Amino acid sequence: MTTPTLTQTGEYEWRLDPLPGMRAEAVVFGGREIVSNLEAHALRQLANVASLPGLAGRVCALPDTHSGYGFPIGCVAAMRPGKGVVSAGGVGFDIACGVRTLLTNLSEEDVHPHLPELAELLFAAVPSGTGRGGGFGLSPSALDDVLMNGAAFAVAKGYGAREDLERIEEGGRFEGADPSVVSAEARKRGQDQLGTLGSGNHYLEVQVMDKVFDARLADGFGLFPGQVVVGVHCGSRGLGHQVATDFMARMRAEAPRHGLSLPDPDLACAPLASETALAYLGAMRAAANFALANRQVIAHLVRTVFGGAFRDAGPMPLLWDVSHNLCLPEEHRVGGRSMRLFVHRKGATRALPPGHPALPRHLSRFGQPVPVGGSMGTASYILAGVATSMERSFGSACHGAGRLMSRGQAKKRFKGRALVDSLRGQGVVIRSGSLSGVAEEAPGAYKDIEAVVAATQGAGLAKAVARLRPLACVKG
DNA sequence: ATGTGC
Repeated sequence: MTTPTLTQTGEYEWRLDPLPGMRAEAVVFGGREIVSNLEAHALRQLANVASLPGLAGRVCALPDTHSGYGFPIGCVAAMRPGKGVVSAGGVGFDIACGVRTLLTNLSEEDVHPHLPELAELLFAAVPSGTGRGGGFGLSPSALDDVLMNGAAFAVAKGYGAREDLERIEEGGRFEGADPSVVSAEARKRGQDQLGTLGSGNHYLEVQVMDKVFDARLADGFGLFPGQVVVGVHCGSRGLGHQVATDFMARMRAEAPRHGLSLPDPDLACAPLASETALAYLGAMRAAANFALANRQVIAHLVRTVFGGAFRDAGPMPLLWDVSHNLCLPEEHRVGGRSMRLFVHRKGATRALPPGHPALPRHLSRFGQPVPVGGSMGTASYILAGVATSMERSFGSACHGAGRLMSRGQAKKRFKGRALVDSLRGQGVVIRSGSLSGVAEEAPGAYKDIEAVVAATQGAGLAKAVARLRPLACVKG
């Protein structure tokens, strides 16, 4: 197989040299260091995405890109409604996996003496681990309510405040969810998982704001130096996983009937005009609402822990909640014309610029906050959307550090116990239910977040606002 | 990512 090659077109922008079958241009954003370490497989997958029918503009790989299922992770692909397709693998297994950041009134000195106990309290309050339920059990009709109403369901049940909803994409509720196309199996898996963290790279992290890059934006977002904040990274658990599994199989089985010959069966997709695409989008939005409700319930549990542990934690408002695995209809300008496109973002975060109509009024002057989760033990970032990202990446930015090696490789290379001890030496408390899980998430298994953010900013996809340093990380 | 997989 030919090794894909890149041609540099800007300081942080590279064009994939055309490979047979490609129908659209593919671009990679990244500095020299990131680009020289990219997996050939991820680039091959990017070329495969660029071979799909009905693409608008170019296909993008963000600086945190790496191999995924079908589509690489850290990928943006926009489809025209007429000829385009939707791909379940283009959204990924963890539908609407995402990050939210909660702001406290506390400073590092307030929490520092209590970090081990705090980590223990958070670990106890939020169920975590593979396959774990223990969230609140939902009756069939309550589950329908979750799937239709997302975070608004949780708020109506007393989990969090109404103000939270305007700090979540789409007001905390994705329109067009269709619970009737979510399989009984998916419902069964999700029934007991609302308010649970999961495993893998999902986490609850107590962080301190240790560096400001843009004082006006930081202030506008309610951030101050030395402030303690909490990051929550999780998704739609077994429910979303089952929706993805169900539709990947269905799309793969139906592909020949739709005249789709795919370079990789994992690219399984359906024409946007088909019944399968309609059903997938309805089920995907239902799973996305489950993810939003999940993060909302977890945020409530976190607030309860902080409220009990610290007198001055404050109401802990939400900075912003983003999903980084979705396919959503959005208006974009392509070739000088405005059109409605279905934008796949897999391991990619929407990053709306100042003045964008989808932003709530209080953020319109600043642009959308873009929480970027680092790997365990390394910094996270808050970025802000900028105008240039609309034409360059369909208004998208990186979602995290991005893996450098597979989970299997990481497990061979690193030992969980040694990592926990060494991070403790650096002042970071890790509380995890699984030491092998910690090894899979070793900081050394991920790219350098500083380089990823520098490339994201350098490429004009978002602007750095603040850096967050981890204090305590709770994982499944 | 995931009731984890050759």
